[in-house]
Amino acid sequence: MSTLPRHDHLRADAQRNLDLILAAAAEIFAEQGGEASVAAVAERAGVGTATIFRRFPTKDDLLATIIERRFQRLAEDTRRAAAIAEPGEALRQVMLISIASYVEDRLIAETIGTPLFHRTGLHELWAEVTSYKERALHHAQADGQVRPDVTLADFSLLLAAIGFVGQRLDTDAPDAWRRCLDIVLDGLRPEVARPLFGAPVALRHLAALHDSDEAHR
Amino acid sequence: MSTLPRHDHLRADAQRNLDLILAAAAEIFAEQGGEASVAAVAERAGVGTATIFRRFPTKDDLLATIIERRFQRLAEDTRRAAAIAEPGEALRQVMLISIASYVEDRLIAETIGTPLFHRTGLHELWAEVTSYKERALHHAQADGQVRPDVTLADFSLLLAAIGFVGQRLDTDAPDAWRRCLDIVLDGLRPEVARPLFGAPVALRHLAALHDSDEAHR
Amino acid sequence: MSTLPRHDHLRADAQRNLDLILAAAAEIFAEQGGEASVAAVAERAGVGTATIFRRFPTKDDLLATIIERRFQRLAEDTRRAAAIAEPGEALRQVMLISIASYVEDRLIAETIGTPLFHRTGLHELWAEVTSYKERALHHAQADGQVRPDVTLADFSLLLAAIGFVGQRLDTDAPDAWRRCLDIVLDGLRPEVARPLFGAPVALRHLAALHDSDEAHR
Amino acid sequence: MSTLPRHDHLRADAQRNLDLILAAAAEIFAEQGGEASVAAVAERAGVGTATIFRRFPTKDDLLATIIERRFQRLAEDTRRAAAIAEPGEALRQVMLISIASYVEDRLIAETIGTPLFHRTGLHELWAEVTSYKERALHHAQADGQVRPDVTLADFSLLLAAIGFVGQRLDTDAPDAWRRCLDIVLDGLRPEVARPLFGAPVALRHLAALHDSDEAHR
DNA sequence: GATGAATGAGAATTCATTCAT
DNA sequence: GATGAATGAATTCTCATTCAT
Repeated sequence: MSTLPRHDHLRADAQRNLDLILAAAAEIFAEQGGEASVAAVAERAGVGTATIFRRFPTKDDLLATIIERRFQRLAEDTRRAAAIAEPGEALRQVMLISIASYVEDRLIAETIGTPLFHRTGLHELWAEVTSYKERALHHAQADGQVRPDVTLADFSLLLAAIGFVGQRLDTDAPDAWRRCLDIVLDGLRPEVARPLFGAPVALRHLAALHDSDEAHR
Repeated sequence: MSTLPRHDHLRADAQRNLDLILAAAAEIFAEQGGEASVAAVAERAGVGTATIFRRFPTKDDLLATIIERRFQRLAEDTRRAAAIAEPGEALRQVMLISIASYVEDRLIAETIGTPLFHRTGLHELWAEVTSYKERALHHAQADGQVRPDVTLADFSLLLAAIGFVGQRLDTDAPDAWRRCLDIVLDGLRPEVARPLFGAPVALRHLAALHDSDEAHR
Repeated sequence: MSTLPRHDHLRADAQRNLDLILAAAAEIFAEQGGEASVAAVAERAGVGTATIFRRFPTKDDLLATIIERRFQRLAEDTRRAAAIAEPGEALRQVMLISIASYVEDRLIAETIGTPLFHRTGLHELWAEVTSYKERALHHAQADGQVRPDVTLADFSLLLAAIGFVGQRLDTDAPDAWRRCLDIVLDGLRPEVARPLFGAPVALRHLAALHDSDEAHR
Repeated sequence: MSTLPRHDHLRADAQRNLDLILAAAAEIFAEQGGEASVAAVAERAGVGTATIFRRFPTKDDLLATIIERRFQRLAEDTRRAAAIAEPGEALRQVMLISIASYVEDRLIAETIGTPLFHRTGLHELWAEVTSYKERALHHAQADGQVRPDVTLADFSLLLAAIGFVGQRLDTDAPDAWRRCLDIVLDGLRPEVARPLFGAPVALRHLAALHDSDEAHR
């Protein structure tokens, strides 16, 4: 499942360089998105570009690795949130974590659904994340805190929606999205439910949700 | 107000080519966003790149023209929707039109707030659009159909949010966002209103909403 | 000798256009030099570029024609000055006219000696101009007003030298070159003559004097 | 003061390439002036254009570096010449060096006074050169070898004038300008001085002397 | 005959990727 | 193993020249 290079005995300095690269890449891509240049990553890591390409034959390989690590953290965080006993609180935490992942990291929003996303094992991690969301949603619905006609797809879409605008406003109005979230939360309550448009959307379509902003080379 | 080149009597073939260019550019930029190459536009239009640069001295000029035309249509559509007598219906139509503009055109979401946006007359057209949104929102609030604590900024953010995910899903699940809209509409109803997070956001921050994904030209 | 297109019966409007083109080209090239674009000439003339290329198959042909006409005027002016009876005054006038031709027209200084210069009949006109200079110089020498060791080549070089700096300073210090001229005039007087460096230079080398500033396409 | 990239330990091959680039650029720009293409420099250096852009982010950076090195040499040479004890000989040497700098390098004549000139430290170096010229001129005047009505501006102009024609004739009649210089030197002698035209020119106008032939970058 | 339009070649620059030390 | 260096492909833009109306 992992694309991380695992030369089992990486020399100590090599391992240190790899760590530097991963840290730098995570920062740069989170800040600037996937169009950031490899040179920028190299500079922040304090290594040469060739060192990066030794570990990651392709820029996309580097991107995939970064994303994968991010997803692992996201999966773990989401799992923990979904395990909260009180269904409403679990739901709320899951939502906050999901939205925050978009807000804090441009790469996440850009990558899911791209060729990159499908070429690596990312969608399996994504499926895992989704399963935790599902659990939280269903518990809340079973508990009567969320209207039953809302599907997992609807739920995920709403999170992405709020995450996207949150990301765009992160520097100028960092908390603006929280008011949107509150409105959406009110809209999820069963007391007000009016019938929803059309038929439920298949979850598999949601991969496209995160198509990169540009054609992927 | 228009940046469109208006050599009042453009030769028939030239006018045809200009139309081809505008159509191709609108399509390409709508699909791929503003980073699409001029060459891509030229190819789809069936002309050489130099032909485009004859009409539009700069790529930004082309982008500005495309955007401006799109905004004019948007402003007109929104005006008409906001003029509908029944406040709830007016609001619904305004929302649909606004979201659709994001869904159908990547360039719109990318451009607002960028230097391009400020260099041309775009922000005036945008202010016009915003004023129609405001009218629709306030009428609906005065009529008791929308909770009073929702501001124009909240409202605009929600539209952008739904628009963003709608755009991403446009090819794979074209109507998926409509269910999100319904949920949000329910969240806007006064009878469910729970207090919103923090203080209202100033509208001017929303410019950043649409900041381009790359370093601003 | 002339490269001017001589369709013997040019329609009245065509002749008018040709005149407009010649006038505009003379202005533009005098101001901006030979790198000025054909489009710039067309615009100032109020005609289309194709109209220019109908008369002048090549930009170089246009340049040659402009230069030729300028040289004709220069030849006539120099002839008249050289005909002045008093040798010192004749010399002075010839010098002023020669220098002024450089100062007022960037094209002149740029063109002589280039492939362009040799491809057309320009060097014959130039020879004519030179012959008038020669007459003025020799008269002044015969009259004892100019040292006898100064050759026609030396004399021409000095004029070009002062002309070049005059041109560069034309806008910022329009008369600065006149002080240089006075110093040179003093240097030409016989009473101060000390022996000159090396052997006299062959006149034919002076064509190179005016090599264009850029490689000629 | 230097714009030369000084990665203190440039790898041997890189240093060799950098030297090749600098040498090629100095040659090409000296021969063809600043409009020469980077590709032409790259070809002569035997490297790709991108290699040049790695060291010099901008063509102007390359130009500035080349010019600066040339100016440093010029300043040193002029300083040395101005330090010669015998005032007449010092003056003569200063003049020869100044003129030779124009003759050998088109870039020098083109650059002074342009934005490039002001953006880099060039004008300070130029001011230094000018101060040496001034010293040589004033010594010669104090010693009675040069007429007192000649200003530093006049002097500089004469050098530029001879330098310009010398440059044009460099290949065809390499020493022709020396005879001009001798005539000018005679014109500078006090014994023959007749009053000069108009008022002295301010030195600052002379910047324009060297304005590039094309629209300033 | 005249014109605006179209184009192809070239220029500066950037960047992922490969190579030599 | 690591690195800085080299490069080729792509991008925006310009301009002399040819073409279609």
